[in-house]
Amino acid sequence: MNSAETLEPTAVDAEVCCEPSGQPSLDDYEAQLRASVFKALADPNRLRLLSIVKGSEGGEACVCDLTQPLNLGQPTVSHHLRILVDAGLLHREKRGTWAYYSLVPGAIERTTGLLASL
Amino acid sequence: MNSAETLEPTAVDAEVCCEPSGQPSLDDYEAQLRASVFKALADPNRLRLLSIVKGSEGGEACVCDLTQPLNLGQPTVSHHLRILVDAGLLHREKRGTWAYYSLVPGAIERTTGLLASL
DNA sequence: CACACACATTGACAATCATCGATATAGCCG
DNA sequence: CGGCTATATCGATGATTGTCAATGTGTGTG
Repeated sequence: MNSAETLEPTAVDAEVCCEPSGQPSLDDYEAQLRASVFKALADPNRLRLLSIVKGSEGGEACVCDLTQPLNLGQPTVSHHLRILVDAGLLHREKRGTWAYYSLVPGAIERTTGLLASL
Repeated sequence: MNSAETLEPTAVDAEVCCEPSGQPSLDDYEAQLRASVFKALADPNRLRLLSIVKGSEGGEACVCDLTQPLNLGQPTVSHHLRILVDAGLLHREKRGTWAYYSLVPGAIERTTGLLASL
């Protein structure tokens, strides 16, 4: 395939391909960066965690408030929360024995921006 | 755990939990539904596919245009495209031998809505 | 100090997934 | 009809992931 002059606009260098529109499409690095955020959102239990934290009194919740509604073990919930923190979606603040999780301000909006600017 | 009366507002039924705010947080079904969309977005190559399709001439691209910029085999690209179609993000139209993929109108906006209404 | 509690971390395991090679389907052209 | 091309599907495989039990860490309390 792609001998010389076919009728399809087959790119020669496989980098900037075939779109004379706006952006030159996502490069591999940017795609991996954005995918890591969506990976954090790609689990129903993590979505529920975000939802519960967002709807909690004062906008924050501790782990002990989160294990029961999800019907999951405490280590599993801790694991999910860590992924959400690493993705920049949740903020963790330790007060005494408890760890309070809250939405990072603007994180949701920033994430929708990742979609809109595809 | 959850013997009888501790000091935390432990819900008795693990359904509506502990938020006297707006929504009663996501139920398991809705969470799974939304997660399936984000699962489709949780791969860098699929994000690049969406980006290339969106930026392509006429808003559509066929498989042969997509394998080279991603540096992936044709079966793999077909597989990713299927996932994006199943998620309701891409539309597939067969014309002759070619299959043309295009963004489903409003799909991106609907997806951002899944985030905003958490 | 000793104990209890809230949370994090580790190790293991089953399930899901991304990728590839091989093959199947189907439209076009000689 | 017979080959060629574009795409889809299948089977296998290595990698990632969600979950749990067990354990570690740090903080408050008797």
